[in-house]
Amino acid sequence: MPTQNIQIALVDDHRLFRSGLVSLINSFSGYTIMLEAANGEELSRKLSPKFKPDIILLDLNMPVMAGTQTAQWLRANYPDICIIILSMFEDADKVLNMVKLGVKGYLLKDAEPHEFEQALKKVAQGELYYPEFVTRHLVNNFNRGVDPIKLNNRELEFLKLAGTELTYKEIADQMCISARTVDGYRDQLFEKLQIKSRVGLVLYAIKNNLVQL
Amino acid sequence: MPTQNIQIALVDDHRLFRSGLVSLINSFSGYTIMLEAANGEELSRKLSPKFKPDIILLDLNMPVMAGTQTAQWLRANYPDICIIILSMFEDADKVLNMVKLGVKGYLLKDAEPHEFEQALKKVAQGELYYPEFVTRHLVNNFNRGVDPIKLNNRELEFLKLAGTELTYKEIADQMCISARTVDGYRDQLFEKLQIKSRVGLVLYAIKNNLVQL
DNA sequence: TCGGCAATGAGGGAAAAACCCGATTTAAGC
DNA sequence: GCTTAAATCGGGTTTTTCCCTCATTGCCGA
Repeated sequence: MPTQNIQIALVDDHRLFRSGLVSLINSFSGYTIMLEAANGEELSRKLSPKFKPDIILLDLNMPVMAGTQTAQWLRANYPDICIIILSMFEDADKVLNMVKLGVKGYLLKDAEPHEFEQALKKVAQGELYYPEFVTRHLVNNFNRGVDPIKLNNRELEFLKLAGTELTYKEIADQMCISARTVDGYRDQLFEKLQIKSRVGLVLYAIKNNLVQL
Repeated sequence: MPTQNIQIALVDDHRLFRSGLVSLINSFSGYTIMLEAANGEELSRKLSPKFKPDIILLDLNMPVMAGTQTAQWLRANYPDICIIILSMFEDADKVLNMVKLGVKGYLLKDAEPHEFEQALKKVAQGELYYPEFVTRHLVNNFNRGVDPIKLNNRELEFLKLAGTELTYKEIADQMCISARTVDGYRDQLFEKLQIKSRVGLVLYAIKNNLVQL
């Protein structure tokens, strides 16, 4: 990683937010925005081994190819790029999963610009930037082995439909399976996600951008 | 409204987004950011007849005092301030309500910076800036009298709780009323909001920032 | 080949949600 | 005083959701 003229890529689905951040970063010195993308899919198309940034600023809450998925893809394909997460919420699961994945920084979208600059600087120097809430979640979960929640395609498909006003019967028809099987998926997710009602499914689906508001 | 050095206030709950937008606006010429606020409540505290901007950029999706409410308050107390809405989604109801309220512009957060600059310019010149989707919603609803959905405090209180995993019985206890009354609120909202299930309530509550994800 | 595991499906029953029928009280407006 | 509207509460019914136990199929790896 060079010590000046750090190359940065910006991945967020809101153009206005991206433009604002570009302006903000340009007001700092030593950084160049080399690439913008609205989602992970677009990012993956634009990246190549010969054209890649030092740091990627990655939004977690995106529709098409979500941030978590994008981060995993990046670790697998471009392990030398430093990732800084920009997220709306401090979701414990997401924080822990991203830290485990090796992201270098984690910022909330209501961070102060100075904190943002600090994060860029630290990460550019090869250090980590974890705010208080990240270390707090790390401490809280130090003992209990937190295995990341993995959902298969069928469960995701069900979850998307559970985030609508369809009844389980209607969901079953939609998925071309029996209502009993749908019951099974539901109970399975109740267990996995530690929730106990349809509302919990809806909230989870929304938090993970499985339903478009 | 002066033709140069337009005074702008920025209301959005994400500091990083605000900072970015400040940088972006500073890169234009003729504008000054005189005030930032994280929500309508903070804005109302900071404004005074002697200290008020020409234009307010207002986010609709805020926790504390939501954008719609803030916009109404502004029309009532500072009718001469021009409002430009910055929203995540093109929700037909919100668009129509805001237009009816007399906002001067309506932008999505994935607008291009050039579009954003155009909007500022037009509104500063005393004109309107309505993108295509706004006029489309206007046309679509030209005939049918769209009366804005008004919810009272009790309904809002109920709606917040309906956005959690509580059962209606538990919501009743929380609100210190009988389960029947809660049934009544529910059915009333089903009618008002044109939905037919608990899931619909949850989705509506989230869209209107009544529940914190 | 066998055992396990994932995806699928079934029966029955208790709880919650959704949909009817209503009612009383209270406060505001004319 | 009368009307209206809003907030509150009640009984009963049907549908949906939730919680058990269990069976079948097929595939994959030891």
